[in-house]
Amino acid sequence: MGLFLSTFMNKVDKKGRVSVPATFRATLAPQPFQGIIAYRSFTAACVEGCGMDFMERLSDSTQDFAAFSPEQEDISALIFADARQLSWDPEGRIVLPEDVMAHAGITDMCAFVGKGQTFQIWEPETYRAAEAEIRARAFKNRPTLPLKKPTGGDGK
Amino acid sequence: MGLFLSTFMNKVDKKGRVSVPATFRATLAPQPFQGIIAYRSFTAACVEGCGMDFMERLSDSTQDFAAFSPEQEDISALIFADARQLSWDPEGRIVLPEDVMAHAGITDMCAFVGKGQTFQIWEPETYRAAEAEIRARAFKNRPTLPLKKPTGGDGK
DNA sequence: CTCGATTCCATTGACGCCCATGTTTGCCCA
DNA sequence: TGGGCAAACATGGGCGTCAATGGAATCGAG
Repeated sequence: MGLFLSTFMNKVDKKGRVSVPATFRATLAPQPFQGIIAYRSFTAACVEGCGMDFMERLSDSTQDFAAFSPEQEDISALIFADARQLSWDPEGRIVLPEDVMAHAGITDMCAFVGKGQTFQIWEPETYRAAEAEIRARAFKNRPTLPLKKPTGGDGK
Repeated sequence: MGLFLSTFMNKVDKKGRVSVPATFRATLAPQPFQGIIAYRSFTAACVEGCGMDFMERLSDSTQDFAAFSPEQEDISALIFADARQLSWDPEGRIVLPEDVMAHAGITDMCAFVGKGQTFQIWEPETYRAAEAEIRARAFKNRPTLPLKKPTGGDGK
């Protein structure tokens, strides 16, 4: 499955349009909905982005009572309520809604930050600060990453 | 599965291009993405390199809520955000981004250092120093490697 | 008819592709 | 066993294509 990797800085024009990075579009290409799903993060000053498949997985998970606590149900409900479907134009640009830009403090530039299965959209300077903080903390604690074994069906 | 072994010194031309060692390319050949994933190490002045399969393993592992602590989530998020997909050209060369070269202090030469499942890219002189230090420490401590039994049904 | 939103077209600049060259390695044959 | 030939790899440079961006044109709703 395709992943969202790396960070891209793109310009927001005066119409509110911004190009979705070509590699992000490529990972979303197999999906029926040609665009992104965006909702305001409740933990950070940024916008969460993902594909429709992720929303469906979230929906499926909600059915799983054992795995989802009441708090998690609340959260997923908030996500569904706030999620917008932003389809891109023929050039691969989306239009960021007013309140979304306001929530992230985005004005004329924004950063698309890959998070693996999902991504985030930040105001560049805000992201720089947030990243520096995490990086400093990570450098101090030096956690190790427990990796799963490779999934059997490797190559083609 | 293929491993990254040995160390190779290659030249970086004025366009920032450098040949990925042929044996490394051979190791990655079975994968769909024809290139490497590179991200800046947070513990050393070097660049970490791996294949897309390694990123997918990381992504899979992240889904495992029980196994991942918040610190580990931070780390993996940083890796995803910093990871660059560097596909190689028909001659097997990649282009090293500016900030990546800066982080490792690379100018006109770089060393590809095999690490088994992954590899690293260093500025040659920096690596020489780091290696000498590790070698000295290993000589002093005389660590032993506990080996697993061969996994029975592996080979394709 | 006017305003807003979406699509179309043009520009620029980075990136990927092609070809050429030197050098090393491995192979074949005398 | 030595020489020479050929394939593979590392390297340089030029050119075409695509992505990002800006602005104009077109479509639709109020």
